[in-house]
Amino acid sequence: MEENLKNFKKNEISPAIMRRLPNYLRYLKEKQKEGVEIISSVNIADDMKLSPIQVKKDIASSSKVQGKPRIGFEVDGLIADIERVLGYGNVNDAVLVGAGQLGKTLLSYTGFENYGLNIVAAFDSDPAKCNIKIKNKTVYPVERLSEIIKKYNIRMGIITVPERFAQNICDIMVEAGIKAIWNFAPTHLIVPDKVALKNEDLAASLAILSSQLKVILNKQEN
Amino acid sequence: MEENLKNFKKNEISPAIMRRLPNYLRYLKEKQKEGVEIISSVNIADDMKLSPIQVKKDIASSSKVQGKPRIGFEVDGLIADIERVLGYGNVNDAVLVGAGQLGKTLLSYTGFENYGLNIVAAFDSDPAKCNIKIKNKTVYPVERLSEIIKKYNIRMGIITVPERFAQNICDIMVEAGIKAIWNFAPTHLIVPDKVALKNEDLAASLAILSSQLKVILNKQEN
DNA sequence: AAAATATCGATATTTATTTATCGATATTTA
DNA sequence: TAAATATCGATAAATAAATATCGATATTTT
Repeated sequence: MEENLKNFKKNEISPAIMRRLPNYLRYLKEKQKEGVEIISSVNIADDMKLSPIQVKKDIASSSKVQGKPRIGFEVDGLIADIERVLGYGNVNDAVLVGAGQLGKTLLSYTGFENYGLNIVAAFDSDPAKCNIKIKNKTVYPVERLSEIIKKYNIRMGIITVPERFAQNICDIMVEAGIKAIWNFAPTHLIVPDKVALKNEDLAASLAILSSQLKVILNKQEN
Repeated sequence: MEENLKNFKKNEISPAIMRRLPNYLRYLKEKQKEGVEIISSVNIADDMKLSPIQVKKDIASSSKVQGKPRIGFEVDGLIADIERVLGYGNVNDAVLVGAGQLGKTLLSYTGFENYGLNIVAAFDSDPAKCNIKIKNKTVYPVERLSEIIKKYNIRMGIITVPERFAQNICDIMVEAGIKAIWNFAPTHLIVPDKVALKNEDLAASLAILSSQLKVILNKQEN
């Protein structure tokens, strides 16, 4: 009675693969738009600067599409499977706290819907920023944060406040029932074990890129 | 004649450790601000939700600070060493293309100076956005991009244009001599091998967080 | 239609990363 | 001041991830 699911065991996808899946998805959708219907691991690997073996393994563990030797994989099938693994189509309502420059940028960003993010309300401590609408979303005074999280049973919170306020906002969110926090404040937050935390650290990305640049420039000197 | 540098061999720090270093740095600076002068691996591990063994190993390979049994490591020394590894103090001049919402946010972001990013000029294709200053930085028409990169010998480029323009901007940058590209457009860019590319994919982060949230919520149902 | 070739899936190997162990040592406690 | 204890550095073991190998198969070439 065993299903024909190859390595597709128990939805257990490693973190390393999970990090690459969004890249595959973006790449495959571009190819789809170009009219490509079948693509091989070698092709993907060349374009994405990965090894073909890695691409094959990643596909095997995140999709049940069968590749054909000498031909490749069906693009539509890969896209559908990767989207499912990434939770495309799920909807997560979220609140955002901190309607400053960065907060407004996230509120305006249109790329999130596909990943199921639905920011239902924003909050700010500055009365001057409250009770206005940004991209159709109302900014409430931060005093109402807990109330609204509870009322709408919201599970995800986005923090875009200055770092000195971040822990306090985080605590309020956790107390009100938030289970996943996306933190853009450059600070270390303390959360209980059963709350997921993802720090978005632009400075860290920059540091990594800078060190790569240094390597490149050094090589060219030789 | 061997130097007392422990595992501190050849400046070769693994990518996995490199990714964690900015987190350590942020954490240690907070402790420093609180007046903490010595800290143990167990302490760091508890707060950062890592294992003490991993913390010890990370410190050993990125710092030459000697820990004392039963005591810990000198905070100031750790900070200094990690900053050096991350290239804190290096200065990288950069150009930014795309003075929209996200571009303006990055131009205004103050957290980058410490990591040596110095955005010297911004560019946009919309004449209405040009020749104004944002946070003291002039926005030039994109036609002048190549010229200014070459004139000031700039090596890093930041792309915050809509995805359909990203590859074109990327090509102009590469042709003009850019060696490291920080891409915020949600698209797959093709660059030569000797150019470093870092894609900043907010949707990908979100996808990972969403899948963690799903796991948490499922556990609570049981 | 047969031979050559490219890519597949599966498995094996290598490399990287994390976690565990253990003697040494600095502090704390008795 | 001696014994107990916590944390260190170093090394070893275990786990995870990336890469290599190989027979099978679908297409292309001859």
